[in-house]
Amino acid sequence: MRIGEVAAQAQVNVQTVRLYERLELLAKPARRASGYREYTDEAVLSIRFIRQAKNLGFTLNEIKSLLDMRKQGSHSIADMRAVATARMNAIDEKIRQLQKMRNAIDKGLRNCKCPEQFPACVFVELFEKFEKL
Amino acid sequence: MRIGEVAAQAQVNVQTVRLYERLELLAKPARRASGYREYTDEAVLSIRFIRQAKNLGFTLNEIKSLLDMRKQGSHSIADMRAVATARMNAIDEKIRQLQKMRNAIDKGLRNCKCPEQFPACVFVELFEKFEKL
DNA sequence: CTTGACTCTATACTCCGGTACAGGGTTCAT
DNA sequence: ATGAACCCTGTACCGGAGTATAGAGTCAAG
Repeated sequence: MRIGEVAAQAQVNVQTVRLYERLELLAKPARRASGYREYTDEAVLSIRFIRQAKNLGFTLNEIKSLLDMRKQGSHSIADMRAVATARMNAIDEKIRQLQKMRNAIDKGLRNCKCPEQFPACVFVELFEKFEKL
Repeated sequence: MRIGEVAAQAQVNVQTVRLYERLELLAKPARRASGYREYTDEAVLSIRFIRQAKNLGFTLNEIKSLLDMRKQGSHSIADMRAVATARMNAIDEKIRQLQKMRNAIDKGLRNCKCPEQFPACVFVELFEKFEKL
């Protein structure tokens, strides 16, 4: 299979496939005499793996770690769980932070009495009263 | 006040002050004969405004919009509320998305039976079963 | 009057994850 | 054997929000 076919099956851009190869997320494929990359079906699975991990919020670096661990064999399963747990905790932290933000904006909007001075409106309340979330 | 003093008082980098000026978030200050920027206290307040809006999740572009609206006068208060509301909704959406991610990872970790095949461990479950969050 | 801290502009670089282009070579069906 | 569609490498660019560096000029204290 050539790169265009792989990209189509995995639903990504051709450049993205080459990027993942360069970042060592994707094994270097065989090459034809012409220099063309020649892939097997496994490449499509690998790319889907990467995309799905991305959808779960893993960064490409984390995904590389996971793939490297997998190469090490089954004894690194605990390490992989650790990466997943760390990512989950980071997501939780991000959620907490965003909830603080949304609540501060919400409160500012509801309490606004729009005094006509700098900075103005919602933002006087918001930025003076809730300076430290 | 020179730029270093302003930056120190607002707790940002000197470069950041110049960046904000270039992005038109911050009014161009007076200049000495030497070319040095000469600021008043208001600049410190402006920068704090920007930082606090940033802490609430506004992008610099949104902040620029807010500042521009403020220059228009009080009739644009409704517009400012609209920007704040839009930002709040975007934050809510982001929170929902992150909650899906964290739940999928959590489920994967808890259900994991670690079959020794590609991709491995948590991720077999995770990426095959929860392909579409 | 010199020295060290500060400032000026312009440019480049960082991270993150791609995406686009230029200027070539290849494949394949007609 | 020719033209469209594909592929190659290398490089540059996007957005977002800065940070760093180079090379020059300025300010103020000793």
